[in-house]
Amino acid sequence: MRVKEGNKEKDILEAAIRIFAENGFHQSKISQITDAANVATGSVYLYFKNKQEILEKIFEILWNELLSDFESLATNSKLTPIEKLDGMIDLLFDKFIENPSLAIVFVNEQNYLLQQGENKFSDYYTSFLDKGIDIVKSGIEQKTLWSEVDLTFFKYFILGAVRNLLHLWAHNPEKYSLNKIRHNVKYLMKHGIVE
Amino acid sequence: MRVKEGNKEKDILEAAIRIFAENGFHQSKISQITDAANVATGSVYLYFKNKQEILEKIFEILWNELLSDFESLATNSKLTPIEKLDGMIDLLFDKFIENPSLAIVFVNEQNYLLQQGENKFSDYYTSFLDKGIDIVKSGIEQKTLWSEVDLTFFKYFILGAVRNLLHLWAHNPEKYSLNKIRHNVKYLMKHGIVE
DNA sequence: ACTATTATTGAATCATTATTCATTAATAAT
DNA sequence: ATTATTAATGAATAATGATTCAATAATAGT
Repeated sequence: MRVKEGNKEKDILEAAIRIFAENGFHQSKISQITDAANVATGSVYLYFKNKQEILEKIFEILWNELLSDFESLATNSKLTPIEKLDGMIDLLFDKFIENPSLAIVFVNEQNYLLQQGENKFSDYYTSFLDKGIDIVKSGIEQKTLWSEVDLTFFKYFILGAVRNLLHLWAHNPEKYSLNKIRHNVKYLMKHGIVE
Repeated sequence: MRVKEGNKEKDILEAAIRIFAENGFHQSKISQITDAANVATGSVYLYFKNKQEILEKIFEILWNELLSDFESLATNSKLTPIEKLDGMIDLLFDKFIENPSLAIVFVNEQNYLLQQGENKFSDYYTSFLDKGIDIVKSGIEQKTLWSEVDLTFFKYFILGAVRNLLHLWAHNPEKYSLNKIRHNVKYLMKHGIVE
């Protein structure tokens, strides 16, 4: 019997990330992806039910990696809450540093996927945010962290900020140093603009 | 000769904001908009060149209003830089408080429009961000504001944070109080989570 | 060598929707 | 009343692009 030529599923996923990042999911044509991946049009449908499923697979892989990384960070008892929060920022940035296109897709299509009712994705999202909140709560309990702010708003605040800076960087990774951005995010998260 | 029945252009724009907010621009059908606006399909094309132009018009009106409001705030010499920064947050939130759908469209489609090369929109965006930065700079000069952070990163940080919280609120305006959100944003912008 | 089995192809099909335009409606002007 | 002019309609068209599937290719097993 015939054997698989290579890893076409992987080729398609990697091509799709680049094409989605460049054009946005809805403007991207299957033909662009298959051209970039060097496969025939039909091959996409051997590995994916449809175009949407390509996007979903990209997010599923990404979220699983992120959540497993966060899990080990959150349960590491050697770290203070502040170190854990900084560590969350680091993990997020590290995940994208080798792949700016993936950052763009993540930032741009996240809301669309959440809207699609596929509640797998809201579960990922919620679980991710809650891990962060648990860290802050434990910091508040042991008085290494405290704040006037509502934690629900804090989590959306910081996530939005990070997403926007990821987006800035990903469109111009040469121009901005992700390490500088990361440093600034950590500072602003802790001290704001006044002090 | 025949006279216009009402303001169909306005009807279409208002319907489009709702439909775009609900489904996203690319998933929205012209027929959904015309149904919601109570006009015939063809009428859209009397007032707009195509679907994209509806979206552009929505943003053009919004940006013009925002920028003119910001202009008068920024040039008001009675206010301290910190009051001006708070005022920018207020203006942004006030613009959307009567129209959550508009907030959703603003947050979700902004990146798409910027990507479209229509550089009218990057001009609006840049001008808006620069006004904020000028305020911070003047605060730093007169020592009422200071900071360790790079202002370029600060502006994207805070804008991203605000956008994400607007989005949260707009999807559930009953559940979250925009005034509380506003208060928290101002606090976090100034003091962060540690103090 | 031949056969069976699975992989891959890409032109043809199908579905969806944005856009057009011939038709009809309404009013102002005469 | 009649005509001229502009507004509005919505069925028909056209374009796009996702998806299918009959044909072909490649290899393993015999």
